[in-house]
Amino acid sequence: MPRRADPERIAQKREQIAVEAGRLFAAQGYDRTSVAEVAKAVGTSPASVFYYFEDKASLFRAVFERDLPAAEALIARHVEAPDPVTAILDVLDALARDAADPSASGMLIELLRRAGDDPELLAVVGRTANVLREGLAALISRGITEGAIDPDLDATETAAWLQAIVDATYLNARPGHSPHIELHRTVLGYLNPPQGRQEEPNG
Amino acid sequence: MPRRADPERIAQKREQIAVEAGRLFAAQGYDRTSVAEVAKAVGTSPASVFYYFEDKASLFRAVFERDLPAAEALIARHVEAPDPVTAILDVLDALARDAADPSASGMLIELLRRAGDDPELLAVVGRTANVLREGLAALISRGITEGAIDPDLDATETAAWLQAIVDATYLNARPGHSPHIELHRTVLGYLNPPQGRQEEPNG
DNA sequence: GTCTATAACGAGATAGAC
DNA sequence: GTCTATCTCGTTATAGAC
Repeated sequence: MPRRADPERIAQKREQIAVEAGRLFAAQGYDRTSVAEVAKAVGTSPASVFYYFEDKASLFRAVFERDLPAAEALIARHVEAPDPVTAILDVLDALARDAADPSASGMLIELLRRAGDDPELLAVVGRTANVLREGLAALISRGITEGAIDPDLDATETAAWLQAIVDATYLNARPGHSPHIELHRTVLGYLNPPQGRQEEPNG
Repeated sequence: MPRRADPERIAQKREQIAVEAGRLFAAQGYDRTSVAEVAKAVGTSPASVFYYFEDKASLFRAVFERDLPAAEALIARHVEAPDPVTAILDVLDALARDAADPSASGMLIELLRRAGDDPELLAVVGRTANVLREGLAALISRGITEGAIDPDLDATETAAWLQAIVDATYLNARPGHSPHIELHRTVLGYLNPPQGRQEEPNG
């Protein structure tokens, strides 16, 4: 016996549809997943899905709206850490954690693809990306101050580049292969002050 | 006055259609680009396009079939270079050259997306990627032998990772931003023997 | 070899009963 | 709130004239 207009129940159903849609979008892609399939997976009709979501695009966006609080929590957990370089590695590890999962890889690809067509989606993921970039940039700045990171690096540019490298680990995902070792070596090699890589500036 | 059954003319027309299709696929994506649009762009009819290509998927593949000879030539140009590390950087620079072009970035995404659905496409790009990976691995091996690259690295794994880094430059593409500086610093920091990054193995 | 015309199909979205 | 039924549109691909 469904209570009438129960807002909690509505939110629950929305969530359920979004989760099921996310699964299908990741596995098959956006265009190749019909709203009818999503409805079937959740045990309802297409019309019902359109009751909870304005259109198919907003259904896709819902999957990524869940990422923002997670990103904020991740940064909050590490921004005050004693060693900034270790904190950067921990954040990147967390971001790359799902890289081995092929469906996560598929979802990133769909995201990159749809972001060009849907400005609202771009705004949603842009907010999440900004939180991560600013958090990483703060850690990088602190690492520079403490002498652990090359002062010639621009904190924000470097943060963006590290994010791109994490994304690349998703695109290069192979089952049973964890990107952590390569990721750590890459990041440390990039951030380190240029000892050994170049000669002393003024002999 | 079209000559009848002129094979050169056929190849030319195929090429023309493939080029126009590549432009549209990169800008709009595979699913959102209809064969009718491609036909219009090339000044002909959908039926004519289907005369030159078996189906839409083979039209997409044609765009990437052109990459294999280019990859082979690129590797051949650098595999005998005197300094392997410089040669690696030159190859990666060439691969990242198009990263600033946003349509090239879009095409990479469409490729990743379609490769999961089209085994023949996967084979086509797999051949190109293998040529590049093996060429890079050969240069890495030589760099290890000559002491310029950390001997703890596996040549083939490292080559694959460098390819992923190149992909990252595409993901980080912004107008007016050249990826070369980040790319060089990343690659050199990764390949270098571990001087300065870690302590002596046995004090 | 290239066209016009259209077949065959499935998509997103809506109407209106209940 | 959720359903059945359907509308409308665009897609790939083909048939057949020329």
